[in-house]
Amino acid sequence: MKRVTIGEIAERAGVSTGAVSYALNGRPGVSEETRRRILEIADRLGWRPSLAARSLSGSRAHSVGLVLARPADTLGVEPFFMRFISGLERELSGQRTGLLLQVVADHAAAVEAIRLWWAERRVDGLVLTDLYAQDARLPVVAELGVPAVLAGRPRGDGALGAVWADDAAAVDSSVDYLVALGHRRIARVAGLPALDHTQVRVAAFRAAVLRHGLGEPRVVETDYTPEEGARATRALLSRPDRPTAILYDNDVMAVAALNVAQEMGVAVPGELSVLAGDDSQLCVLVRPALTALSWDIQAYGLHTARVLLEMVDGRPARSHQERTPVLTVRGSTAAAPAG
Amino acid sequence: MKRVTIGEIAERAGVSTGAVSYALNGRPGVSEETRRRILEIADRLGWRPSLAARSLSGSRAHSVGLVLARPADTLGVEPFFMRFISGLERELSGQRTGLLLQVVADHAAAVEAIRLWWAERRVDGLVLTDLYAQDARLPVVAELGVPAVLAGRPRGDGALGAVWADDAAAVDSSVDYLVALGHRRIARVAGLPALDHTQVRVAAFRAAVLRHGLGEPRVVETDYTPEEGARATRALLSRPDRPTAILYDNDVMAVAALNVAQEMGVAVPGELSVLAGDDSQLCVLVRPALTALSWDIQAYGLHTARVLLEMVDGRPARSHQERTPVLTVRGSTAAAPAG
DNA sequence: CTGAAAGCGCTTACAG
DNA sequence: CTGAAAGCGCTTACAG
Repeated sequence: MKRVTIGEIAERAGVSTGAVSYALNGRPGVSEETRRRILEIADRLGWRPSLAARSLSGSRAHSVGLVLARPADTLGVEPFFMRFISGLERELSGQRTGLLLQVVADHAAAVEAIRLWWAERRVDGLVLTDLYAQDARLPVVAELGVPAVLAGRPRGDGALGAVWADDAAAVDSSVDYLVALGHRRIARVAGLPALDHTQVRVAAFRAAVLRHGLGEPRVVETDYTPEEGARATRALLSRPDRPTAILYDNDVMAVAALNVAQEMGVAVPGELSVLAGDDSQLCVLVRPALTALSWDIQAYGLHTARVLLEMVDGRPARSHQERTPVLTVRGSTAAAPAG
Repeated sequence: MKRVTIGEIAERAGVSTGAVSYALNGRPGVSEETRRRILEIADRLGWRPSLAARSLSGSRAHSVGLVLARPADTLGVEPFFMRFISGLERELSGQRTGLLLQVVADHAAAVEAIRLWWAERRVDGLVLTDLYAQDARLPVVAELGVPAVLAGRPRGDGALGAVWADDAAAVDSSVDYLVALGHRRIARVAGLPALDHTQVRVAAFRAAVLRHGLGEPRVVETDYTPEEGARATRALLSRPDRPTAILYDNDVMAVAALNVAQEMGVAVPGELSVLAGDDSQLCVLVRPALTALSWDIQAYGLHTARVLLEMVDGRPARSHQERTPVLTVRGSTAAAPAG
């Protein structure tokens, strides 16, 4: 189980280890012929660089980190993350970069994990998800100077990369669609109010409702769990002027809403139209299937990794906008009930 | 942004770097007093070991790897993995060990990832999930000598750790429960036939059906997706002697079955009892809520990590058995219909 | 108990 | 184009 080292390759090739290093890394400093010879020997011996040695001298960890700050239970049932992660990895593994994952309960723990990773130089950069409007991780990332990319809207002075979609436009199109179907009492069950994108979407919702002259916008805030989604739905449906359509900030709450409506004897979509937040497999798993905002979460992850790797490489931070989510209409939405 | 090194600490403490290393690692070789002085200086300077340097000399990567060999879509909607991962990390982060994650499409790609990780010494060990009865990863792991723990039944010569639950007993108890409710036509919608635990459960199911004298056991195999779960359900319910109860190998298929039953006008649980495989949040998200086999997946992950870390530490591989999954009865099961 | 030194496996100026 | 050497930041025998 002895490792093959460049020393061994150098010996066999009759050159110095420096030459081997140059050859292996495709840098100038060796003739084409010796390069070819060295590569062949390395290949024959099954040589692989020692990550540790490489990191120590090259000062690069060849890994990036993703800290997920959520309780395990809400993570599990939320299909977003696995799709996002596999998008990240599509890009990372092509670049021989590892993905270090940590799941923690809150941002305080996330900050600690970030500090430790960076102090140990375990990662070259970070992916930040679930951004808060006031986010404790951002000042820390700035202080440390870690390359990082936001899975969310651009922020600050442009030192951080950002990959995002136009949530406001997506919400707009949802409201437009419902209004076109004749709905005038439209409510929104929002996600965690601390999240930046929750705020963006709520603001867009309010603006759209006012623009259409639908009266005072009704928004209920939740923590994204099915329990709160159900409670919010129950509250909305209990009022005499109950909404004829509700927009949910994720899929899990929309599914929960379906049950509440059924229990309360409110027909979907006959008396109530339901719109889900992301278009995960959950939406087609239930009846009626859920109309939802669709977007390519794998691509989202892939682009996020790409922007991060560029930064790690020393190129400037970019902001990349994904295609705006588009409504996929299914059975949970229909024309507003008469009257 | 200069790193604090043990050289700096040694200088300030007036000792050699060797002494600093001993002190920092809690090994003998320094007096209590100098140790305390060194620790204090390290703390004041905010010293953190360089992972790369440590790995290079200590020959340990301080990371373990998890390769998930599944298409991204089926991963996303399957709540198992995130819960398992957060269990792993509960243990790993306590031991300052990173979790490297890779998502690939099949076992061939998984084997490649494993070889590369090990050749680069990026990981100290591996967690293997979704074990096939014939698993291409096992001979490779044996060949390389990578410490690895199976999230599944023990195998081979005991060189690998294993953490598992008694699936057969769990299936037994499910069948017993249904028989006690008067069911005599019970079918099973199984997961991927190549998976070891699928085979175990199917065998247990057949045995239980025969033991109760319920005739020829009916089993339909699937790939775990909601689509195949729906198709299997449709096939089973289309027969004149349709089952009055069906056991599903995961939650997603059980949810899909609910829709099929509804579309076919088969009442759940009045005419059909539905049992789900794992007890994830999905089960309480639908109506009727799903009776399911409950077990603590986070604990499963935690124990898996623990066994692996022991092996990385040089201790012998262990096999650890989780508590047997227990049936959580909800609205989707009831007494068999009369007649 | 302590110090000086070699070594882990690479990368990278620096001379030839 | 090529070689010899220093250095990355630790750990660990090996002498004193």
